[in-house]
Amino acid sequence: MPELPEVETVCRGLAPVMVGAVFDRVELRRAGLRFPFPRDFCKRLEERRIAALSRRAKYLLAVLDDGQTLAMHLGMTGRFLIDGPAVPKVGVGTFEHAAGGDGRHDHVVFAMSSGATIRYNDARRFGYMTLIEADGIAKHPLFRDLGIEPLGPELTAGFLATRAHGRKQSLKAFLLDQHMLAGIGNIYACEVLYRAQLSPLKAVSALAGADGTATTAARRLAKAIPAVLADAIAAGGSSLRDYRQTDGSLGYFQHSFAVYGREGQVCPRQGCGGMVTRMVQNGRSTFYCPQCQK
DNA sequence: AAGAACTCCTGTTGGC
DNA sequence: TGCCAACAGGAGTTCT
Repeated sequence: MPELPEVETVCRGLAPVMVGAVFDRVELRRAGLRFPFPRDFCKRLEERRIAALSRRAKYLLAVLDDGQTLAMHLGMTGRFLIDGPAVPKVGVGTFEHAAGGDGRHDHVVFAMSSGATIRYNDARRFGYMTLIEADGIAKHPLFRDLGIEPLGPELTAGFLATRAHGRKQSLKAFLLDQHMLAGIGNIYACEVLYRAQLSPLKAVSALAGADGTATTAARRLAKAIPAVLADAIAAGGSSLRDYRQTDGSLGYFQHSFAVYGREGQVCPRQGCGGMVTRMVQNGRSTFYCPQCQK
């Protein structure tokens, strides 16, 4: 489901038809998604030009020419479909006419001056969109308490050790806490722990020594997190079941998970010979190899 | 106050 | 073949 790498891929896919373009017309097909749309949502967007499109955690951020920011979250099943002529080829995938779907879950439609029509489709409606006034992001409730970017320079073994201090939760729960690191979801939490050869059940206290300094485990984790995410972005983002790239085509990473969704299969680590196991942690599936993840 | 449980939603899947 | 419960999980809210 869309986690940081998928959102990054969507961002790159939307940029060619959104950046520099004007919202000619915005249509809402329902009053809200997970949350109600802000008052005058369409009116505040129409005739505004998109100055920049970026990603923060799992959010897409479109900065408008009047300083407002359109923040979009894909939730579980959110996706953007691009219709229209002259959609350029960008990055991975071929951006073709996306006539897919019966339109039943198309909740928001952007008609752009670039000639593209962008539909936001979200069957489960866990996604949301909101408008934030100029310079309002830092203190906005959705962004105020977000953790650091896992691909940024702030992610170090020392950071992990510091944030682990005084906590009792498992490594899996720690990775999923958006107040620590922002952007990792259930799938990549599993993959990161596998790469780092750390058990999802291990307590976060293992990241810091008695003197509070980073341990070997913290260094392995700090290395595995950006490595796994960067690999996924390079592969064009993962796609499971209902997830599609912005062009409507499937992503490429869905078969390259080492442990996620591989219950009962042999651990892919050379010479391990263990079996991938599924368990439930905090109500979510965790896949790991008990043999090599300690 | 940390951390776990609950909740929203609907398409898909598996068991009988 | 059909029916239905279980499952998927991001993240805010509520509970312990």
